[in-house]
Amino acid sequence: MSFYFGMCQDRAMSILESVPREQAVTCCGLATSPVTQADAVRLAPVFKALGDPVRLRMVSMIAAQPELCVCEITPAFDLSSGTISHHLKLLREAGLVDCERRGTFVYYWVNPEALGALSTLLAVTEPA
Amino acid sequence: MSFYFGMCQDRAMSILESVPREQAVTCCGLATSPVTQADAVRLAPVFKALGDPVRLRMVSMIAAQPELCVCEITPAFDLSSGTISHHLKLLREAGLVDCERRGTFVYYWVNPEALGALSTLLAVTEPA
DNA sequence: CAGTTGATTCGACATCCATCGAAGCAGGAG
DNA sequence: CTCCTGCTTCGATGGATGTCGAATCAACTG
Repeated sequence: MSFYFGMCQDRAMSILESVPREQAVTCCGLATSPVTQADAVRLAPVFKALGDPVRLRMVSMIAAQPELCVCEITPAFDLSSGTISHHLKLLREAGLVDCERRGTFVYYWVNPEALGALSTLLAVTEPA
Repeated sequence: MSFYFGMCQDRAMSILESVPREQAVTCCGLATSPVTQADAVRLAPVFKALGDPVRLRMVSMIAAQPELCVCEITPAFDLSSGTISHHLKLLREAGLVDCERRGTFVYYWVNPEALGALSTLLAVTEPA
């Protein structure tokens, strides 16, 4: 049995994309529509994915380019390639990035909708 | 020796506030100005603070009100008061909320600048 | 003063997480 | 086919994290 098939296929119903729009969580800001228990459970892992210095830089690097090869990401960090892969996987599972293999190389790009949704969520419109 | 003095006093040079503006990290978006190693180390803990369902809901609850007493936050969660305090402390240390004791009660409110900075950081303007 | 209530801190514990090194897979090149 | 390289996955490990319950502190009340 292959353990290898799930790589770029797990676009993983991107936690964010799976949030029903009528819940307003992704379109109205933290303060105006309080995050429910269920939404918090969906959204927290996305923030957690950004909650590591390595992954935050990765997202930033990838976001600055239309797409970026793993072979260009790896040398920017003093980490083993296994660890790099691990972080990229977490970012994928969070729905923040997506990837595609082309020949020997694997290219990553950001999911703008995911970042945008978080941005909107945090854009507080002060109450009272 | 008192271990108790640092409660609301550690407004903690709010990681975000300590980011020099000329670095442009907090005002121009992830993609347009890649996050440096140092910035990532400062910013990641803030995202990490939001990376827990309990804390995410807490921030949301607090953000929805001008201010909120701990005694109103606690019953919303099925957690001991010690755990509630722990989470609130992390949010304080991340610079996301601030608090003040008034008599017996302690009131929390969000730091809009911190949330706004994160929001701006994630507001991607697509490259290329 | 002693007693009560709200909130934080401490100590302990189970779980999770970042990391490495090694092993395995995918796709070319010879 | 056999190598070789890029990337991922696995297994193990030290350190961080969420949780509770108990102890402590702060402030008010009687």
